[in-house]
Amino acid sequence: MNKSYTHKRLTEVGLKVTQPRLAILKILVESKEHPTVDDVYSKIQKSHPGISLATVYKTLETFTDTSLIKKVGSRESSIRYDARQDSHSHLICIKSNKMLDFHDSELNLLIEEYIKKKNIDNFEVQNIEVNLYGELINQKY
Amino acid sequence: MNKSYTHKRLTEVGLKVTQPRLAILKILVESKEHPTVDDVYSKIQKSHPGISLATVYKTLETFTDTSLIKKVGSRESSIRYDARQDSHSHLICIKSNKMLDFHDSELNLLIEEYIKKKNIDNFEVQNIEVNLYGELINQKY
DNA sequence: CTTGATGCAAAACGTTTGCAAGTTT
DNA sequence: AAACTTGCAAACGTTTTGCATCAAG
Repeated sequence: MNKSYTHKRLTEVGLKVTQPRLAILKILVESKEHPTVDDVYSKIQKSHPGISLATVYKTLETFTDTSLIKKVGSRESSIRYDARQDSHSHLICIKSNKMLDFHDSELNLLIEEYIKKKNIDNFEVQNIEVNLYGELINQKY
Repeated sequence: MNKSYTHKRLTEVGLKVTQPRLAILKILVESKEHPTVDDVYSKIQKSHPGISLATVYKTLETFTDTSLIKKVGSRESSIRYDARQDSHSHLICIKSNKMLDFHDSELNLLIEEYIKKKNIDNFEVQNIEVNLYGELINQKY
């Protein structure tokens, strides 16, 4: 039997495999931007019109609790999610509010090593997030 | 006449100097954490009970527009504000949700130079934000 | 006096919750 | 069959808005 990646991930973390969960996780895994709850809900409506907004909220919460996804920091009022497991930075366009991944292992290492060297008092760093705010050039909004 | 720092800052950016603005800006300038709207409102109530929540919202918006303060990225749903002008990082405690400044010019330089060297295509970096998520040690919650 | 800021209450928006019905294991 | 997930609608918390009143330049 041909199990999808999303199916595997759900069983791995001990969650029941349901249509809503498969669909929502698929969107997150495939997304290069960092969808808000509403982004996910809108996309879901096209392929799975039955799934409710409450389910999207609950599912994203469950996924975060089981570390399938992470919440990412944002200057807007709505939370954004990310299914990538490796640490990486973000390019955030202050004009369009788009948030793109910026994978650069050299930068990650640079910061990680620096932080390790510093050995900050009273704080145990678990996760580093670098956000580069600025403007996307040659974009149509 | 003895003009306060907050008074000066307001006139510098061309805003009328009012009691609510002076009080709100003072709180932001003196705060080491990164208050949410509600944090600011609660503090204001003690010294200036008349000021309304709507005024706090409007004032923080105005301050952001005039660059007196900045919004900072956060994984929670409420936005946080910061009056510091120099670039700096944040230590964010995932247990208590506290967000503390982490001033380290060496780290800022390190990242700034790296980014400059990289010359990212299609993106003009204006502002760098480093968030270190982890746990405050020896804290009572 | 003119312009802009404030307070109030209502509206809009985003998120959470309880529970009955439906699915997965 | 037991345990968990979903959808609905209501509740909740946060942010925005319009307008009449008030304060600053």
